[in-house]
Amino acid sequence: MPSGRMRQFDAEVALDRALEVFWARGYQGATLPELTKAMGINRPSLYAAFGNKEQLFRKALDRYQTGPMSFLSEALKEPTARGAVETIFSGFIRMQRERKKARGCLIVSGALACGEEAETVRRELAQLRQSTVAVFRKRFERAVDNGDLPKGTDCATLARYVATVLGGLAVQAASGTPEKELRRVATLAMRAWPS
Amino acid sequence: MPSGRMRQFDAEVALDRALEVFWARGYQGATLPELTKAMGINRPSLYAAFGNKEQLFRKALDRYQTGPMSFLSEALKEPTARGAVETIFSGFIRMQRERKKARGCLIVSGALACGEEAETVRRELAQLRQSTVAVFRKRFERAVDNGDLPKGTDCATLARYVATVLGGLAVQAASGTPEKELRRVATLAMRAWPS
DNA sequence: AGTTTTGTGTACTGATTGGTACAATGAACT
DNA sequence: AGTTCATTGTACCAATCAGTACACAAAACT
Repeated sequence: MPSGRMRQFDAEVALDRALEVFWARGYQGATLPELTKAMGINRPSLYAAFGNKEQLFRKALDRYQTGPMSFLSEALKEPTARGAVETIFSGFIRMQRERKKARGCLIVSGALACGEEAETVRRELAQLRQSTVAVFRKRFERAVDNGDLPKGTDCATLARYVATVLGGLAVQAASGTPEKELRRVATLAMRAWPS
Repeated sequence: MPSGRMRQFDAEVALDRALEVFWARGYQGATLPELTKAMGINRPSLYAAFGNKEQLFRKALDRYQTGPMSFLSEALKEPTARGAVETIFSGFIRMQRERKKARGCLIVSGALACGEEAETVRRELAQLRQSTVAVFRKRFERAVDNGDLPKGTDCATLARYVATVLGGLAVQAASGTPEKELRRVATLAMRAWPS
């Protein structure tokens, strides 16, 4: 349909490469030379296809959520709240396995503390983390209604706790903690689960 | 004793200001103009007194550990391991109260993901986080010897779990989660404690 | 074949980065 | 008073940052 020269690269593959760079370097730490080199394209192609650095980051973030992090929304469909959380923890830990450099979580380490230039990205990621807590809470409230969780369960705090452990696992993974230890921590963390 | 013009500023006060900037911005996100403005000095004074940006960060990190984070080594002196961990959690949460912009933990958000230039700092902080886990583990092993913790307690995993919750609390605090919710999470996290 | 339209590659822009040269300042010493 | 010497402020440095102008290349149209 469109006339003119066609794109010489696969935009989705290039986006995956960009995601890998942002994941390892964070938003601010990822430079355009490193991005374009990893993506196998040059700068004008990047700007033509993705807008600018911030828009590229947002697209990589979307791809992160629908790709590597897709286990999360899947896990929430588990029949029990406890099973959902166990699947979330194990899914996150399993996600670390195949990665070599980009360990941790993009939503946590993408822009936790950064310069003024990246403030909007930082706020966006913080809000995303908060909205994840809200998603957990709703799932747990549904579980209370179903009798899956005890009546009187503090769903807000439980959701916040799960998000806290998840964030802590992200920090641990970024610190080089081996997968086996992460699994043990996740198991121990489940001991706080309401009975 | 030394002749020549004396320093026109208090180096400790200036270091506290620098710490505040690194805390809020991270190592890479803190720029020299922002640092010098906050410290109330100009660039050559900074370099004369502290070396360079990386050395300034290390000195700020030392001050962070002996200042705002001093509650940690104090808490480890608590008679029981459980009391120590409870004091660590509440101490960390209380530390967030007085801060407005620099929320979270410098050791977590100082350089979680960053550019090549900050790689040495990132590795240093990662190692510091790991050594904190080792400190916890030793404290718990001592508690097992004392009969304070049950025999057969997996001290390594328990230590890793405490560090994970602490890191998660740092992420939550950096995301703007209010103090009251952090306290509830810490209380819930203690339900995983071995009985 | 020739025109149009889009992507590509090189080379550039202004702004900002961390780091310094150098002259002026001022306190302690003889 | 005059000498000494570390600190101070201004102005600068090379390198790097994100972003772009422009000529060239190639695919779809008449």
